[in-house]
Amino acid sequence: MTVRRPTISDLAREAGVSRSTASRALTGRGYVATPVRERVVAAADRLGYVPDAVARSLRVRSTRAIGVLISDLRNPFYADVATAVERHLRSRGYHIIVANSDGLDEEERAAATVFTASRVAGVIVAPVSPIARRLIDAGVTVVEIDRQMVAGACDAVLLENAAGAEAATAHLLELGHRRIGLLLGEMNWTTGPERLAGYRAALERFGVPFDDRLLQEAPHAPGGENQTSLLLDRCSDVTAIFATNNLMAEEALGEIQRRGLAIPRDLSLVAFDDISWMSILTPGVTAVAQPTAEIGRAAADLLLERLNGERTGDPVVVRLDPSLVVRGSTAPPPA
Amino acid sequence: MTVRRPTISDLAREAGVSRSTASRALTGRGYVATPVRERVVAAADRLGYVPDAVARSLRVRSTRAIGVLISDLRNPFYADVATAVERHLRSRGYHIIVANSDGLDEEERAAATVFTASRVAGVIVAPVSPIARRLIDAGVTVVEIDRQMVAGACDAVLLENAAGAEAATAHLLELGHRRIGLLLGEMNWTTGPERLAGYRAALERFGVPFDDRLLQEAPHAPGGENQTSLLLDRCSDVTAIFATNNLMAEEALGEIQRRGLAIPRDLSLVAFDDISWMSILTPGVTAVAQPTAEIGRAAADLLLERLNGERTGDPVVVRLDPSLVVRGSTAPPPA
DNA sequence: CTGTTAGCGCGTTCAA
DNA sequence: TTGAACGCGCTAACAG
Repeated sequence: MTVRRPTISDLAREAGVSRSTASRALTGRGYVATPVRERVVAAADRLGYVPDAVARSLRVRSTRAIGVLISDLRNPFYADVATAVERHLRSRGYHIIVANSDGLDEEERAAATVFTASRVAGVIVAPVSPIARRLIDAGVTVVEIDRQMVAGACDAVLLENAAGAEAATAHLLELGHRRIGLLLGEMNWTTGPERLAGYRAALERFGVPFDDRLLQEAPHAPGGENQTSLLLDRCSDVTAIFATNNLMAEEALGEIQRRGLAIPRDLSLVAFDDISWMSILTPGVTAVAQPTAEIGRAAADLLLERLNGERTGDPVVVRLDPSLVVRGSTAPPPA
Repeated sequence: MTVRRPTISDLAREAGVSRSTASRALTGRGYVATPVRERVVAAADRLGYVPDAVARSLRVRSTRAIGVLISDLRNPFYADVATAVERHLRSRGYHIIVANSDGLDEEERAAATVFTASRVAGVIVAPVSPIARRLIDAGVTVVEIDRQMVAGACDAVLLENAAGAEAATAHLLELGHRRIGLLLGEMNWTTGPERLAGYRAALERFGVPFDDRLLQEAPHAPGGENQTSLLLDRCSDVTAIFATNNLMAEEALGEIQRRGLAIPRDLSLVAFDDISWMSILTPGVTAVAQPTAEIGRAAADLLLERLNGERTGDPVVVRLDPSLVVRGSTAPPPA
């Protein structure tokens, strides 16, 4: 059951050298005669010796672990980003400790404590609170993704939310829509306003007045009513809906079906996040696609640059461009 | 930048006690006078002291980390399971190191090395190779989920695959289908045969002969052709398709649309895995729902029981029941 | 009940 | 080029 794993002492004995020589041979730091090195390496895989990362970390005072704190791992958008982060970090010799905050402040704090206790080298977080501040104060390098809660305090990878929302809205306006309902999500504390700004910018560009009755924000009371339903009840003249994330798009579709409305005949729909099911539906859902793999990669790169000291100084914000994928869910409004 | 984190020596000095007393006060092991304990605790959060998990692990010779090795984290089924695992383990004081194998043996081996080096307390794996064997040999406690590649060597949490497939097939047979195409996936090395067995069992129960031309297995050549297409080309009399995982269901839907076929009028469809989009589609997709949260919880429980020594001896296999969710994608075959 | 001592496994001085 | 000695931060024996 409890196997005693070989230590570097065992290895040294097996190779007939001292522990420090064995260490140098494997880490590649310091002088070691070539034949000696080969002898040590041979002994290592004969024994199946794997250096104890715990002891090594204690000695070196740093780990190869990166904390990844996600607000909703079940959401395909974040699952994609997290997967990209893992892949990229792994290729650079790091592993990730994943925590799901479920959008809760207290879970973020708990995760942050685990991260600092584990002495992670850095953290990548899709935050719902200014948790990065705590981490930074504890000496941890942080990169925020998707949302920015401590602007100016750490690097961040964000989407050009306004541009994406403007493109989506303009697309609807070009088709002739003038009454476009906007579904704003719950956790969109920074993305929400930006996407709203893009929506307004498009309206302005087309000379269409902004009507805040078309704006459906998340109900503050939890256990929430269906937002799409609230919107449609309030504004019966809506001809298109812009859902600012994939969860709201899902909800909107459900409500539209329940009401027996047809897309795009009765109502057009545009979504943020190009999730796989959006291309499966008939008609497909027109969507603002986020470059999830690039987001993950960029976040990992930003973090590693800091850790390696390749970049110091002021925080950097990388803004990635979304792209509008037009499908069948958008068409001219009913006459 | 580099903040020197307070150590237990700092804490001891601040509280005016020895290091070991401070340790006992925080860990709660061994005697400590109540007023002393309070003094230490007060000093701890005055200093923002967080015990160094690395040093602690080295001393205690065990960590609170669990390795979670998933074959495809982007697949909603696994994302759901992983999230459940994380939630459950976190509540018990563990954190998870996540690795995505992408279905590749070599990635599994790499992850296993990272896990053993990190001295994880245990591993939960959705395997594509007998990687559990290596881990067990290295003294790591392992639980296999979804698939079993080293049966008898470690605990496992599996689905009643045959029962699920039989229910789905029987549902189609009851509707009158007699020519039911079966799409078998790639990585279904253990789930595939079981699901096939369920399919055959249902046929037998209804007195319908088995025709292996209706069986479409994953093409061995990678870069593969569309399996649904191959099936439909080969058997033009197919009236229903049973896709044995959500990815194949997605592929099937795409092909069905490309061919201009209507569901369920021309073709019925049943899927394994009840992913969120299946209830969004019109018609909704009839699906065999897996209890993802229970799978994750059960795996975590099995692992923790072993780690805590609450259970020893022969490996246990937990078999969870799927449920058939009937939606609009299944109907009697065309006359 | 508390403090002193020892050592987990490793990498890194510093002499030889 | 190698080995001996030290200590990373912590907890478990053991005395007191």
